[in-house]
Amino acid sequence: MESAKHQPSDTSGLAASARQGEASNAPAGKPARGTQSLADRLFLSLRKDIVEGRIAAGSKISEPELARRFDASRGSLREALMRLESLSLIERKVNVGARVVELTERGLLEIYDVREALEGMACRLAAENRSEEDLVELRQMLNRHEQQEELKKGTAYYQPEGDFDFHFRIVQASHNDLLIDTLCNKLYYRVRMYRYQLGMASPRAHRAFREHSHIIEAIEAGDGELAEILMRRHIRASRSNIENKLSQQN
Amino acid sequence: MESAKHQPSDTSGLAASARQGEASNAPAGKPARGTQSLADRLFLSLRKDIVEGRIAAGSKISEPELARRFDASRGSLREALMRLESLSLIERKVNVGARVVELTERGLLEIYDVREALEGMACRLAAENRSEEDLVELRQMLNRHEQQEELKKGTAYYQPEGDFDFHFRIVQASHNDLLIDTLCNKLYYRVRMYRYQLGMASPRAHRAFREHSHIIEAIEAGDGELAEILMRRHIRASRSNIENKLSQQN
DNA sequence: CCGACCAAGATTGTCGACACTTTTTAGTTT
DNA sequence: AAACTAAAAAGTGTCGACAATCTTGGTCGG
Repeated sequence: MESAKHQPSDTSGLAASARQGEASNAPAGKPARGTQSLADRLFLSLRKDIVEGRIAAGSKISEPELARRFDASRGSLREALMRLESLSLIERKVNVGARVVELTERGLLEIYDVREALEGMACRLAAENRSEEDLVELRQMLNRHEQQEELKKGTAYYQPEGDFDFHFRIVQASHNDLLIDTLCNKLYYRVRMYRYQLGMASPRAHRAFREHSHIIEAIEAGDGELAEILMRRHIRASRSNIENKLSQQN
Repeated sequence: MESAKHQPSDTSGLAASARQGEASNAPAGKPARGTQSLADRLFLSLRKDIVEGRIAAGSKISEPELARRFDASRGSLREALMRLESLSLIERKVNVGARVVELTERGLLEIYDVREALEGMACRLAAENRSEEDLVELRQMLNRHEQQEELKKGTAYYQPEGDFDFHFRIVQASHNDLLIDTLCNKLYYRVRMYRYQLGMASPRAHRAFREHSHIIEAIEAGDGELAEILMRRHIRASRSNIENKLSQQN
């Protein structure tokens, strides 16, 4: 609930290796550096690896192995694993161990239903509570996306990241910290995991852009009811799109 | 996401003390008993203490002290604390420590908005996906509550627990595991904390009961749209009620 | 008298070691 | 050869100790 302000594409200032700076030879006890614990860095690094598929979905996680790999103690690693569990990125069983979650069609569709509910509400609240600054940022973002669309007309369009920006900003504008935390700090990591690994570059190109545009207009007009309806429809359309795609594959 | 079936009033089979069975003298290493780790039991016990106010909201939590009190190592206690953090029942800062969250008016109202969104969706899904068993259980519950209402006519009615039953069952009937987990295993503990400590015995007596009744009828009829609307209205009414009550106090 | 600096105490983060469980492997029996 | 049993290997849960950090109370200077 704390980090309400938070940029879309990974605030964390850590790159590949979790152990920032000089990597090795830690005699024993060399804790927190820069107001960030070792467990924090392990968590961020592992989260990235899981979301982007470098640690395969469904694979087992060995504590001793990972601890060696990161040159950390099992204790710190364990703390990171527990945080991953609270994001539902891994599952742990007592005395058995941890596994990365599986990606299932059902799981994906369930996420869409939850997003429809929460982001619909976020959109309504954004229309009611948005600050002047929110309005400026939303409009700027839309212009930026429009330019990108002009440029890459016909191609994959709008990287998934563009879509992420959009949803992220609107949720921020709701000014409901619980909602922001639930979506941006919890659910979206799983959403990204599905996007990365099932590689869903939405072919809904400028249709999605037009929908985004209308939603922001409703927010600007302060029409919460309309904003919610449009957002829910937008997400449901995306869900239908995926649903068709999946049923074709099988 | 696992324990989808789960009874309202605390499934956990542990009573006051976290250390079940013989309490003391653990030489070193006497782990898991009954497929439940020590950290698990500490977590459940502390969660209860926080929700019911035996550990005051806003108070600081000392790891060494609690560890002594429960006769456990700091490591196991730490694991329990991290789980509490993921429920947003405590907040931790690096190198500073943990505090029980504060109960604020704003926080309570934020929860209502999220519940309106999620439970509205749960209700819609329940109407669409409910099994025969769900229908039987929902109807039985309603009858049980009606009897209780007849009995205690005029008094506080319907303990908050009755209301909890209701919302719990409907969420279960949605058959969306993510939704069930988010509400029943995460959000509801904070809701209970507010109820216990701000002592909100809803004076909305049989009005609430009638609303519950209509919602279940919509679910029985398979009318998802109506079910969602009624649930959202029900929660919003409850929110308004609290809002008035709070503004009167100040 | 108030604010800044400093030292002692308490608290948190991290680590390595040990106990108990689960899984794997080797051996024996039917 | 397949299946059951038993031992060993690997893995997880728990603990106590140590190092770094934060907090508290006191002291000094303005």
